[in-house]
Amino acid sequence: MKIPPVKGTRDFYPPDMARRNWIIDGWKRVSVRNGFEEYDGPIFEYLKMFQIKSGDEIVEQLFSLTDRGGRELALRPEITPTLARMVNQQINSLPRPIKWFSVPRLCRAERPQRGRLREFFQWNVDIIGVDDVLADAEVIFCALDYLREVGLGAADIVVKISSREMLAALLLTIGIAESELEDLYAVLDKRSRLPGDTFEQMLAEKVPDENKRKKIFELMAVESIEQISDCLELNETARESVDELKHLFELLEVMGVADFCMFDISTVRGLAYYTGIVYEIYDRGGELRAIGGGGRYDNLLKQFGGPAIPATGFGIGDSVLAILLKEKGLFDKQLPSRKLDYFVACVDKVYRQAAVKLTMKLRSAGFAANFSYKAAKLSKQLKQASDQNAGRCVIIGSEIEKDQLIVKNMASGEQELINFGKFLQQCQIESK
RNA sequence: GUGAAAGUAGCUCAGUCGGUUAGAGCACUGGAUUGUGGAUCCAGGGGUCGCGGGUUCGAAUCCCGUCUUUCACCCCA
Repeated sequence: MKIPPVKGTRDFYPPDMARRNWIIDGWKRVSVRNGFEEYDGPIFEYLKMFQIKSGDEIVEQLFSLTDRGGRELALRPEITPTLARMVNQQINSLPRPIKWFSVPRLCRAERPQRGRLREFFQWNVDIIGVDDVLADAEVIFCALDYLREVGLGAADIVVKISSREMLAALLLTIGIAESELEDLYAVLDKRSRLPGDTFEQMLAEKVPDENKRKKIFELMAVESIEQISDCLELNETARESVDELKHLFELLEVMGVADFCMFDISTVRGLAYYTGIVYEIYDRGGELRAIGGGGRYDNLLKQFGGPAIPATGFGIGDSVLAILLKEKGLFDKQLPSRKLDYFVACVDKVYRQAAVKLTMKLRSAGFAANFSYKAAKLSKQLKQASDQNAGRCVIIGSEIEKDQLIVKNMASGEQELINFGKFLQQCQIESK
């Protein structure tokens, strides 16, 4: 009986695994050089933990289970709550600022589509304990540092940046009630994805007052931060958050990533917990869903029972990123292909034990080495050596009686007859 | 969760007004080459045509259901 893989999951055959590792290793390397430390938590948590922040409708979108002790658990759909929990637990002993990253495996019970799976990896980078917008700039830089390193330029991707705090202040100025903000965000967030008249219709349902609606339209048509003050009179909160955004763009300029970034007032993010700067990373072609996104969430730790500590961070998933890298032709050519240092072949079965013995010696010295399981023809064994991407092939034949063997460079095809003891000596030296 | 399209070998696909034993290329295995790989040529293995049911003398082909994938919604933590 054949059992298929579960809907929305992926099998990672060795070539897929090489790609996955290449992506994840890059995430980790860039995190570390940007001064972040790695953490991780359990793959399941109390269901309750995910409800605190997002409400009951979220329960339908996560995989939940009841354990034998009757505990209501859920497979983690994100790691930010775990981060908040972990930080709160040791909040008094952690030196600040806290700069942490993680590459969790996450599960969401969504309907799978291109770039959206039920199980995936997500790179999360967060700074906790810094309210300066410099921290927001730094995490955005970190994301771009990676994307730029794998070959995605400002012509390929864009970071659309806005501020929720600013948008809230502006909408309140227009006369929208505070209680209506969340609903309205959801509509505004869709603006760029919907045809104009559909958007107008949806907006009309939320904002029946025509004057207010007109103001919102004007506001959403704004293309630069400067234009905002032409459109509306700014109160103090609005002015502060406008200044903060301007400052953010100055910092991104200083960091050398300004050409990747643009102001986009309709970027809101779906999550309720964002409090200030928010951003999403897209492919410039606009073909794919968001590669990642993030923002400031200054109230979250408090909601999880800790003190009020500011925080900011982003997440980038592996599936959309992989699609984009593949489309841009940036994927396979960057994968490391060489796998084996040595393949040990023998020309006759009488030398097989010698081949096995030498292979083990090479392995113990730290080399990746294989031998043939069959006393096949030498041509077959050399083919195996090529198939396994061996750098060199050691050939054991009748020369071994004179304490000699052949070492063949698989790339150049050159080979030399070498004294066995000398070869071993060379390997010991190389392995240091 | 709603609506739509697709599913034939490991991969990319051909084959359908219903008609013998379902094909190709690539990949894989073996041989040509008894001590030298990547090329070439030859041969071989591999399919209950996604799965289940129905119509029919006869189904990969038509009908229904189901699963999976993809697209549009929903959602996007």
